[in-house]
Amino acid sequence: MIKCTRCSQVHAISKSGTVRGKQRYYCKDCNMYFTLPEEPAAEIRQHKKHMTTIVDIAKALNISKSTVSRALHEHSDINPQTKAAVLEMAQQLDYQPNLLAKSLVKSKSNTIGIIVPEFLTYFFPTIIMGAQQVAAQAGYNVIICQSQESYKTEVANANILLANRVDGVLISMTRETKKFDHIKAFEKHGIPVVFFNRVCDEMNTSKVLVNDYEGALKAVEHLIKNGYRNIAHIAGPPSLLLTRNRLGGYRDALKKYNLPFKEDLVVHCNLSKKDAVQCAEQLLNMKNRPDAVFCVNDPVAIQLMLEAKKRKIKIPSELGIVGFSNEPSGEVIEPALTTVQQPVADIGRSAADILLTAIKQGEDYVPEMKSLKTTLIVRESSKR
Amino acid sequence: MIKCTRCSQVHAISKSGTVRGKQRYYCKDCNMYFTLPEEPAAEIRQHKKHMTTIVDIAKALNISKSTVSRALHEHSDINPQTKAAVLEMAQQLDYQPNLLAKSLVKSKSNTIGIIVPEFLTYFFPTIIMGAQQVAAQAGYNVIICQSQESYKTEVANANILLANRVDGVLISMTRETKKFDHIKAFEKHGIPVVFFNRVCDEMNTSKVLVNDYEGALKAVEHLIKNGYRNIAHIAGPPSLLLTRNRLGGYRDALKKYNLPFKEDLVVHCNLSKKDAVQCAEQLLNMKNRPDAVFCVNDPVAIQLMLEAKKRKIKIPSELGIVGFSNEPSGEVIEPALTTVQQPVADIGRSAADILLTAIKQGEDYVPEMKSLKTTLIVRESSKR
DNA sequence: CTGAAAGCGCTAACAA
DNA sequence: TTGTTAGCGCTTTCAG
Repeated sequence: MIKCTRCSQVHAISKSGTVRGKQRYYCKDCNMYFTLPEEPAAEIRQHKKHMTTIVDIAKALNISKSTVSRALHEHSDINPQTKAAVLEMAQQLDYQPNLLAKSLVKSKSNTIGIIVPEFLTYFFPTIIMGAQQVAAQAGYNVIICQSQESYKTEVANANILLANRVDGVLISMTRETKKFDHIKAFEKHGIPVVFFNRVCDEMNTSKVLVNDYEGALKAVEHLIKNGYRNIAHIAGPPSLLLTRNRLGGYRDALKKYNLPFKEDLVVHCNLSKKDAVQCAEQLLNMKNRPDAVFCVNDPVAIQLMLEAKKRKIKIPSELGIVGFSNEPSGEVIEPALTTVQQPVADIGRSAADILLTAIKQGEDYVPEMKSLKTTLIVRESSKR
Repeated sequence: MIKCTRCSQVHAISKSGTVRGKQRYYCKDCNMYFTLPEEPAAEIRQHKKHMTTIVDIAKALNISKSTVSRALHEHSDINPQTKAAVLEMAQQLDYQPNLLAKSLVKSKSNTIGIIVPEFLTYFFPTIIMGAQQVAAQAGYNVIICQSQESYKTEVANANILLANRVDGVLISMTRETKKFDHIKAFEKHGIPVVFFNRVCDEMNTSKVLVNDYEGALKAVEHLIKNGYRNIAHIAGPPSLLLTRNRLGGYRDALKKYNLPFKEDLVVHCNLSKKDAVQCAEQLLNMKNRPDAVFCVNDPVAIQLMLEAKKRKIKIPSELGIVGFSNEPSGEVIEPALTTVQQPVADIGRSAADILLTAIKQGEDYVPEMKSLKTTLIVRESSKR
């Protein structure tokens, strides 16, 4: 029963060709050609959105959904014929398992969360990449959160991960994190946590870091061997373990060569660019200006170098500089930056490896601490 | 009633000290010491892991779970007293909503997926960061996938996102992607897709890119105005739209100033470091060596510069270089690299904005194309 | 204003 | 080997 779209009558309608594949009609009363409105399409649309479920497959094959479920996995108790039929029908109907449902029933999301302070230097993305590779290989997704170096955001991130029922968490803390309840919450619910890079002393969880102490020791030793004697250190924020370790390496290198440790040659930097410039200025303005600086990381070292260049201080002859972490910029700057290389992607891979083991082993897992080796890369900025 | 773990008798058991904090027993019959198996611990474990649900809250308050659900949201039909009580109890029991369950019932995961070719230059992480900020603000999580420039991986990524029922997808394709069924699959299920940077011509979806043509035009024009006349172009892979657009800008700039377009001054680079070096060599080895090169991006430009330095070619006097994308390294290299800046974070933000609108509007959404402006940053590498 | 009940898509005993 | 059933935690009609 076709109604005219204008007069709603049915008596004066006749077919009149097709337009864009659709039947066209003609109403003699209104003298109007029309095609049917799109309402049916709405259903098609819904249909369009519908993703096939195991029930769809079951119905199509006239079997139960459990059988379908079994066929879709490597379950032994399944007739190979049935299995083949299911697999084919799944293909035909373009079946995509609903991982949300699966996660719900299994209480396992196959997702791990990563919280990093930021995203812009090459450091954290590389770690994430490493972690992601390992995770993907094991069938895990990764949800990434940035705390933006804000404690509050970090707490929010943790809640999001919790609400998403991640199976495990990789985290590098903000420089201002001093309370850890939000992280302990994971443990409380049996969700393993692995710290990397910026770890938490007071928690008994797995940790992955590089041998900051040794790296710093080697770096400063290198400077000493190159004849520098008045060596300063731009350190990181005191709250971070890596700061203390690198500082320790610096101090012990001096001690090893019987050089005095001078308080005023150590300045702490919060790692922001602005603060890095300030620290650089502070050191370069000293009456007894240091003849070399070991920097907590490359971005800081680069700021220092730029600042020194501005003042026409010759590098490396008047000022030796060593950084930490081997960022790409350090390679192209002139003079090229001597730096302590960390196996960045390895940090991510190791952390993810440990986390996956922790997830697998559940309660039986014993936290471990992994310390990765650093390598001194000697370039121009420290040779004299 | 303690049973021996071997003979299951109870009559011959006596306590016998403790081991690792647990009571130890002795069975005279078996002459065996034992501690109780771990079963009770299993319960404790479950208890530990158990996350409180709305049912827990309902039971504690002796109301129905529907009421709890209503109280937890801004539902009008709810007694403020009840609501307060629920909220307090939720707090007390440390309730964390299970987003998996919610997603399942709402058929909405509040998650968007991002597929990027790689993760290492500062470019994609920055975009992701921008997108993530926008998404987070709207309550969306982000699942990130790397295709590693591999078509096969990209397809796998797409399936993962589909299986995770993401509400929308942001994608920048691999340089080898030529079929798009895996992306069309999203559309088929009503999941909006927004391309960015490396977009797909043949799909009618939203796209965010920068004005590559104009950026390239300005770059080459700048070189011409600085007196360079034999200007080459290291282009990207022909499959990418951005390659064609930047090439178009290059060509039209030449035309505008009546300079000849010479085929052999255009070399295509697949964007890998190795290939970049090769392209650089090819150009620098020409008998009629170009006096300037416009490069498809900064990493390529930097490889070219390093290669030129090796040969003691003076930059910018003997060779002008302009890059594209303003990577950090370009700022510190000497001479500093002239480049076309793209509003990278904006790309991510815009793409996410568009995607969220598309998600919100559903069927009514009309795909749009956004082209962001580029800025020429003039530094030392192109001034003569 | 509140409760009961159905159902999102899936897995996993338990029967048959 | 397969089907039946219950339930993961939540939202959402539909009745009170």
